[in-house]
Amino acid sequence: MTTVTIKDVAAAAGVSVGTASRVLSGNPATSAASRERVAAAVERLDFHPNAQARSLRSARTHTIGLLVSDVRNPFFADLAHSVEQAALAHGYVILLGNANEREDQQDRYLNTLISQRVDGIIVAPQGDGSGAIRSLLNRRIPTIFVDRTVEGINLPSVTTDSGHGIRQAVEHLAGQSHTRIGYIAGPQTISTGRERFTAYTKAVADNFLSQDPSLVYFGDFQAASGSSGVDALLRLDQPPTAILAADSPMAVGAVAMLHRMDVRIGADIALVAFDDIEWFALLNPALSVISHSVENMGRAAVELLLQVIDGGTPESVVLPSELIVRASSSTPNPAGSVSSLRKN
Amino acid sequence: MTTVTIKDVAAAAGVSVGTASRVLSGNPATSAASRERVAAAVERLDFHPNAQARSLRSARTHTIGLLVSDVRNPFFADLAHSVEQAALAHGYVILLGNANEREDQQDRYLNTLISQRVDGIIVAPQGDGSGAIRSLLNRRIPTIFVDRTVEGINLPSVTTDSGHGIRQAVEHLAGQSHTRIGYIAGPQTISTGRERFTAYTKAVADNFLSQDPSLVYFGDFQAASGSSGVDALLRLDQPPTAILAADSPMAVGAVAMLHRMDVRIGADIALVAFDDIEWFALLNPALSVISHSVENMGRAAVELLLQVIDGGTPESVVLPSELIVRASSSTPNPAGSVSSLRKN
DNA sequence: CTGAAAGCGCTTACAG
DNA sequence: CTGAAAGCGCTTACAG
Repeated sequence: MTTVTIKDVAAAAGVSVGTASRVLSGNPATSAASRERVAAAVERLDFHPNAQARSLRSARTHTIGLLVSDVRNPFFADLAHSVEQAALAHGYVILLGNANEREDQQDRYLNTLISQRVDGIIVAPQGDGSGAIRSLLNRRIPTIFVDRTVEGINLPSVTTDSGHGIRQAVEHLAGQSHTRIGYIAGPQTISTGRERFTAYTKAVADNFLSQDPSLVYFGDFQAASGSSGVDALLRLDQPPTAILAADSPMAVGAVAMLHRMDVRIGADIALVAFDDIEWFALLNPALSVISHSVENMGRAAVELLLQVIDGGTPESVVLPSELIVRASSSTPNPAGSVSSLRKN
Repeated sequence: MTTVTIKDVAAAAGVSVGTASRVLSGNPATSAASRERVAAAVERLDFHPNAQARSLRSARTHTIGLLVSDVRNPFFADLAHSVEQAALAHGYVILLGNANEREDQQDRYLNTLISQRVDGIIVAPQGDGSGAIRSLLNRRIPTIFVDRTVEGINLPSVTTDSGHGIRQAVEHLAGQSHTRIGYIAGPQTISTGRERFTAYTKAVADNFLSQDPSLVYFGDFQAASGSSGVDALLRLDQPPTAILAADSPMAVGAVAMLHRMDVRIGADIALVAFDDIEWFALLNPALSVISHSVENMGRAAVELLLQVIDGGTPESVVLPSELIVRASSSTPNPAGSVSSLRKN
């Protein structure tokens, strides 16, 4: 690697290192002549300032750490994209880490991000806050939670009011005369898992639907558990006539398993997914979803974090969720469909 | 932000900064006593070494830049994931940049990555190599291309032999008595766009199928152009009976438009997509695809880059592609289906 | 407006 | 095995 430093630039421009530095950082205390000569030297030498050295002095890296739970989950891929775009607009670069829904990988990345001296961190957290998240708090590193929160840790956050969408979904299904709504829940160690499950439980009770506990299958927010969930629910003596999946990967797993079992979505069983993934609308029948704006979530997260970095103490943001009804749940529950479901 | 430095650790441990540093970096020239006391101090003070300062001295950041073309394209999300996992296994962290299929954003990120002094860069390139990619070469920064290459720039690369899969797809469709195969091409400014188009052209000729140039629609690898492509192809006086899309986002757009036009995939028209995205198998009918292993691509990319970083000059890797036939293309072309396609 | 110099937090020969 | 010191590439008061 050939290395061009500010010293080379200064020499080529015939000015001191200090002057070169001032020109580079846009300090007004520079003459037009110096500005010109330094600019020319930068151009000619193809100089790229060393960000490490720069931030070592100025304590700002213009770098934001983003820790998502699972990059391959389209929701988080979209979130990464929107956070990145918002950050870019403010002159920040994103360092992306992927926890893979595992606390140990989260801790590893968090420690790396601390060592990289990012100016702040946006995290969709795993676990109970006993690990590296403690270090973030101890060091008072500007941090905000996105999508999820950790109980007992008081940081600004951008989350979705998922309860509203879940309630709408249950009411919608009740309106189609479904009385046994299966629920593929997220892990109860994660705030969104808990919140959505609580909303389901309450909505089912409020609508006088079956509260049979075997209608709930606890998954882990990943695709495979959506498949197992469908399998378990459809083996019940009284299987549900509708299923609600608490996130999109589990919905994908559910769809795959229903196909494998030859159960027709929208006819034999109704299906609703949390998270609005582009191609859910392209399935045949199209999938009803509980939608929330990942665009707004990313933008709000960056804005909140920048406020914290600037020493502010912003209020948390809660974004709405909304049911979008499509064909997968718009056929009323046909009488007798329950017993006609084949079990293999 | 509270800051703990190696000086604090040294003081707390009662050793010099040099000794503390040696313990931290695993230098064997340390006594068991020092190791213990330093470790205890690190623990007690929750010390995280400043990666900036460290790399300023040692010229290694243990950081790899990854520039993908479009994070929201599941192919690149999967690639990011596999590169990340492979890098993690070698003690490297990934700095992810997203070009959004735009050369100016690519240049911006590339300059940032250079300034961050990443140890190497893995890039799925945009453009003709006139921009920031030049700086990479000038500075001899270890760089490899992944998925795509740039003509005239001789860097190690990991690519897919997409020709093989395309040929298989065309032969497969020819075997179903399709004679007019529409092709939604990628941009001819991108190597994969060119390679796949060339393979289509040759396969069509070799199989004595229609070489009508209006059967080719030039898209931009993004979803919207897949929709326009379907629209344009189906408006032809003699529309194709099968369509091949050169990447997955365009295939998504194609599926969406076919739904909108009420053209039944697998019955009215056959459809095959390049890239094997998990949920393509979940569509109804399931989508035939040309599959290539993003897992292997990511791993090979990291391995190649590490060799370059270590001063080696590795051979480029070309991975295979393979047709996977599913329901979207397995009904033979029904006689007369051409004219029965409605045009709106 | 400019130059000389200190210092950010580390690592690493150099002596001992 | 250890300490003192130089230096990585910048920025930023401090004089002038």
